[in-house]
Amino acid sequence: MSMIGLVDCNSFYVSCERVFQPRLNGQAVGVLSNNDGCLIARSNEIKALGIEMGTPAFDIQHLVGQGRIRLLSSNYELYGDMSQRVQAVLGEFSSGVEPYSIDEMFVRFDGFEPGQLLEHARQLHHKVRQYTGIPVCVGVAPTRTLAKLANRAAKKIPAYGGVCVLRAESAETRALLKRLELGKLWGVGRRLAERLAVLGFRTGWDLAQADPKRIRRQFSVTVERTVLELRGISCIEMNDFHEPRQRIMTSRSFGKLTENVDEIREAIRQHGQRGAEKLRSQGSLARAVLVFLKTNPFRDDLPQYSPSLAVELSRPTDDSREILDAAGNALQRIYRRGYRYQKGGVMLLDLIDCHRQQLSLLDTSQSDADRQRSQKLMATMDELNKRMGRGTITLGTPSPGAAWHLRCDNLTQRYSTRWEELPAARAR
DNA sequence: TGGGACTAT
DNA sequence: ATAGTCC
Repeated sequence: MSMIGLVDCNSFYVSCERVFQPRLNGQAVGVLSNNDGCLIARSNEIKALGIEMGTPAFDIQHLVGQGRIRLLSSNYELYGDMSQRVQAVLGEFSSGVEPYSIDEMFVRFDGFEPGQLLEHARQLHHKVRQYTGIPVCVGVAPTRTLAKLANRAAKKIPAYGGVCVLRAESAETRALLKRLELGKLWGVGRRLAERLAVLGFRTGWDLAQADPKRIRRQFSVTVERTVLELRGISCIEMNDFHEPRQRIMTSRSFGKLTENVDEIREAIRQHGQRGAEKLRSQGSLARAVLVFLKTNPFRDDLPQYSPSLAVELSRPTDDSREILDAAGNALQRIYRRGYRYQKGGVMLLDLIDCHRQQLSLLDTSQSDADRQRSQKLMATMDELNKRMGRGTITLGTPSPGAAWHLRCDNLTQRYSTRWEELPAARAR
């Protein structure tokens, strides 16, 4: 019987910071999202203060002033590297590791006796901590949905000691499902939980008893799959991590609300270039570009407008210039005066593999020489930006004091990926 | 008051 | 085109 483990790193971003700054142990520490916007990782001490996930930074700034909490900007280079280290350790305990997010990985366990598996999972739990310094919880079950449940139990119920192995149809699984509010179940959000509650489904157990066919009719195939998974029938597969993305989005809040079209155009151009870089690094071509804008939905005193428009490219391309042209075009068509915009971004859509050359055989709009010139130029830009830092070469000149720069006031060092930022050890 | 990929409607 | 899901 094949089993699936979910390994979830505890307070991941905070834990990464603590590996290199042990003095943060025992302190109330939080890590903020990009742009220092809201709280996305909390130490237990900060949870104990009753500060919720997603709290806007400005709501808790006063506690920083009082010295009661520490807030750090997010350091994705550090977290990404630590995540890979955790994955490397997992690889020694599993026949297959599937990263699900930066701090969660599914791992396959094949050919274990039930008794062995618990011991194996406990070893994995211990070794990840020992080798990487990152504390994790481990949940194991026959399906990913139940592994999520097991992981939650491992995290919340101290008696499990951070490791919980569940079998389908066991009394233990049933007890946990009965205690699980539907909104906390993987794949069921607040809205869906409300709709299910109307029909009398309140707990995970209720949903596990539902008729899958009926659920499919009244909701969707994804909810039907959840029902089957709750019963121990595995039917949710992970997207292979190595598969190229099917769409690429680059977006950011403008540092302040703005209606200045020049400022917005500059931000959109920036996103278009960044998106094109991502596109080339995964070896894809885009056939369409979508631009979106958004006003601040929390400002109900202001008029709201969230337009988006997709425009087709004349041919599949990864050339930043063609993508920027299309993006500029789309922006011009959706921009309306009289709104204060909060955020904007660019999505690259309908991606295809750049080696699928048969399209270009039919494409007479561009000669081979042109195409080669484009590729060479883009490759040179990418190489320089990679080596000398992002933004070394850009198309057009970004104004230095633009409103949409990234805010990150409390950024720590990239201890594990940059020679210049290695931590120093001193003898006492 | 985040950013990104995906799915559903 | 827009809204909702997850992290």
